[in-house]
Amino acid sequence: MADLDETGAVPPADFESLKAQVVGNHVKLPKRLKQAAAYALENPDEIAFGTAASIAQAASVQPSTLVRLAHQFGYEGFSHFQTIFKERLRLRTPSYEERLTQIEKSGDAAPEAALLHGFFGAARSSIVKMEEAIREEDFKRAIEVLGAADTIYLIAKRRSYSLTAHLAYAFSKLGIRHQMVASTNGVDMETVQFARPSDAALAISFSPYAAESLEHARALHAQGVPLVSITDSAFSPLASISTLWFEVAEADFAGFRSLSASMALTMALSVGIAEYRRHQQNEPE
Amino acid sequence: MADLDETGAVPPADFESLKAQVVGNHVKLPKRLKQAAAYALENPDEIAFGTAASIAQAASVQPSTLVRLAHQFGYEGFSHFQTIFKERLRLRTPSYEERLTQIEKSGDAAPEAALLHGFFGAARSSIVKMEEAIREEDFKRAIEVLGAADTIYLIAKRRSYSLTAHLAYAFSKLGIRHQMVASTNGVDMETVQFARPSDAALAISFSPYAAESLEHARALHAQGVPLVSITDSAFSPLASISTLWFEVAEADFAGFRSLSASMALTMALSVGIAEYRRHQQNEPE
DNA sequence: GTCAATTCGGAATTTATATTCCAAATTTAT
DNA sequence: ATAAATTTGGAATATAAATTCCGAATTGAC
Repeated sequence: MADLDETGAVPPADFESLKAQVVGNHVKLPKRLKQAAAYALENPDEIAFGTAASIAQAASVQPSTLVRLAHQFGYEGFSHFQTIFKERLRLRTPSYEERLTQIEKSGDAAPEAALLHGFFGAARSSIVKMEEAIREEDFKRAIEVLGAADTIYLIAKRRSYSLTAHLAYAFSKLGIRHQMVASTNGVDMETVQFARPSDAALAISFSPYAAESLEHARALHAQGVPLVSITDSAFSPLASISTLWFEVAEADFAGFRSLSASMALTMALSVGIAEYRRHQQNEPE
Repeated sequence: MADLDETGAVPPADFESLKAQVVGNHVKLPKRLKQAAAYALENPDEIAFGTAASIAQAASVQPSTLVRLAHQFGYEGFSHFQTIFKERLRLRTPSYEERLTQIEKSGDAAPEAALLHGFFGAARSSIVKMEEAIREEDFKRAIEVLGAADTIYLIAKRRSYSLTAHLAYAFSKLGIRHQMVASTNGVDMETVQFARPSDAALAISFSPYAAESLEHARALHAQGVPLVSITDSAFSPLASISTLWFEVAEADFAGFRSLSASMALTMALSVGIAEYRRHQQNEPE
């Protein structure tokens, strides 16, 4: 009995509060437990990646001591304790699958809430991940390529269409000449024919890549039109024909991809292009 | 025999070389293996932290496929493959927050970078704020109102149009009957006339509220059609005529509003409605 | 110094996870 | 169109890891 639920209280939900509890409150711990706790706070990465056995050895304690330590703080076991350390590294909040199953387990009190937080979580993590992954040089070059264009052709179908719609709105506001390749009357291919190398194109396409988008992008490529793409993987057929491409790893939830990160990127691009042109006008080389 | 040591060569020792090998050499992989590889490159964190089973589910493949993928690259098994992804996270010590402040400090060196991080920051804060502000009951009620509707009318112009476009896409995918009120030929008012109290409407409008959106919303309200709105303040003319409304405080950057939070909300709503209907069918009261 | 309470180590057990294998399905070659 | 080769899904198995349990050691109280 002595080992279980020492505190009764809820366990710290993140690394920082765990650390605070150890450092601050001077929770009285016996020798080995203190030793293990000290090791954990000093080597959080080890806890995140190691196994109970490997960590135990590194900290010179027994695996069972680690389990006891976890219990001491109110966690269900070592594995539960360990997730706190994993979440710390994974910049996103608890993975959606885990969170979802947790909610499902904890008695479907509010399935709506799960949806809500699922989608917000996915959006948040997409944005954080993308901000980390994007290379500033790429962004700068994209602005140069698109900024120098006479007319910017916008290619997107289906899921990505709304992004293009938003881009078109921003472009209009910013006075950037553009042409959507998304008509409902099937004249897109003809529209594309008008493009010249002095123009540029921006294509957006995600995983089940819409066949038409590809066709249009290929046609433009064949005509020597510079192409900037936003897509979701190096396997995308867009990648190989693009002058430059951005990889957007949108998290999905319930099978629906967030578009939040792509939205932020397209907005940044459009304002970037406007800025670029403003500068070119003021200081024409 | 076929499964083992496909390449014979030594496996990539770190994430970058693995990625290079996949992207560059065009290693020809069969469908499922390619699918798994794409998932791995897009969600490296998941690989690092997940289990074969959880990753397999997220990537829509079998656990055995992951083992095969690992073999394909010359690794001993999935676990070996996984360590590459773990190492990648281990090496990348600086936390997200730290990195951001670094960027801010070394600021104004690249004005493009400022744009980029500005928009991403705005998106991020919008999402966090909204997730905090939203009331779960409201969300639930919105789903009930819209879920019970015969046809859902979607009203949005200008800035918000792209959101509606995305909603329309999602609704189509989910088999939810809807009608966009956004035609380019000026028959919107007539479209709205067809709405009945057994339908419902979803209106989205932000600060310089588009006059047409308001007209349409008022007409629907007058006809007794329940109205759910997404808008940006209690002073919005939409608020007073809505059955229910959400306040979305989108942060703006350089005068352009992020739509990330609204995007997340609309996606959550659409899937919520689909779920609601699925339940109603199974358990008709 | 003795006894009771607590803590600890380590083996035994349970649980989770990776891996293998085979039949079915798909693709490719003829 | 048919056969051979490859790929795949999923159950069965093997492996590894976490957890429990109990006797031994340590600590603290009197």
